[in-house]
Amino acid sequence: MTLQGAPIGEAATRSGVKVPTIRYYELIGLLSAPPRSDANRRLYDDDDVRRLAFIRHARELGFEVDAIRTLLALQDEPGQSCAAADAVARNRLIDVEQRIASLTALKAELERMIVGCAHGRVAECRVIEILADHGKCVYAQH
Amino acid sequence: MTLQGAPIGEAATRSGVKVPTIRYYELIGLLSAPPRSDANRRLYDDDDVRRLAFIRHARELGFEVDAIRTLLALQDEPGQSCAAADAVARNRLIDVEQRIASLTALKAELERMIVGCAHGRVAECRVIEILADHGKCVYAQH
DNA sequence: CTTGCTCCTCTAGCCGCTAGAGGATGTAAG
DNA sequence: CTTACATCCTCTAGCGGCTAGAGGAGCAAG
Repeated sequence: MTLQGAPIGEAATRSGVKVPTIRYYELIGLLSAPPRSDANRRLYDDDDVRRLAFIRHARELGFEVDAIRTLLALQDEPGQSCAAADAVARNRLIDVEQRIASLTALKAELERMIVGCAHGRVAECRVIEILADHGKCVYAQH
Repeated sequence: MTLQGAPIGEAATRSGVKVPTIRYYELIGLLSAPPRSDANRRLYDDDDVRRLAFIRHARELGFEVDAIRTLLALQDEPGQSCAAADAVARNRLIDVEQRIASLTALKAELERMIVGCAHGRVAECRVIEILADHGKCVYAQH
């Protein structure tokens, strides 16, 4: 019997993770090294592809590689309590909420800058002026 | 007459930019190299400190170093039209708005995951399940 | 047999810093 | 005057999460 599995390019298109990124994930130990063909090519099975898609989805949702490591380890032990997965997701939610809050303050500041700009000379430009003097900011979170 | 100016540490505390970061800004040409004392130490004048504070504020507002380069160049020509500064700020605003939109979608997705989690076993964990299958996402922006 | 694609490994680069080694200088107290 | 300690200098390497490119081997089709 011959070894079977998809080559890395197919694993890439099926999972949506780029080829060099797959190799990178193997390098950092996020994905275990797959078997190789006799010509030394990586061979991925369906489970590998699923894992890659899982990783990609988690990355899209902004989870860090370390968090994904935890989630993947959990996924491999279906009998365990999912409290840990829950905690990871909750931490991510808190992070996202904080980012939204600070970006919203930023947005207001930028709008104020732009609206205040009379499109004249740099000397009286509101954008430059506010950047030069934090005291002119309304939202001090930054 | 002796050369005058503040040493880098004082420039750092006054501008709020850390010492190694100031040197880094000089390295990448964001801040021009200041004169040196006879013992080869950098000497910063008030204008340098103002420039550093400007840079810091712009970074806090999320402007990239290249955008700041543009803004600094503009600031040096007060007679010019401020249309360019306006454009830089508008681009930044668009970017911030896009980030807020995608983070808001993410937040909804994470909340849905967490609420759906019955705190049981990993096998029926909603968090893991959604991560494993993008099709279960409501918000497809990611 | 040749063309052109995929695959391999390895190294270096991206951004915006941050950390640390190893050494010279400055300042203040004993 | 010495000793201690802070501050400064340069240089190199590292962070996260990839991405790009060199240089070479293999594979499938015409």
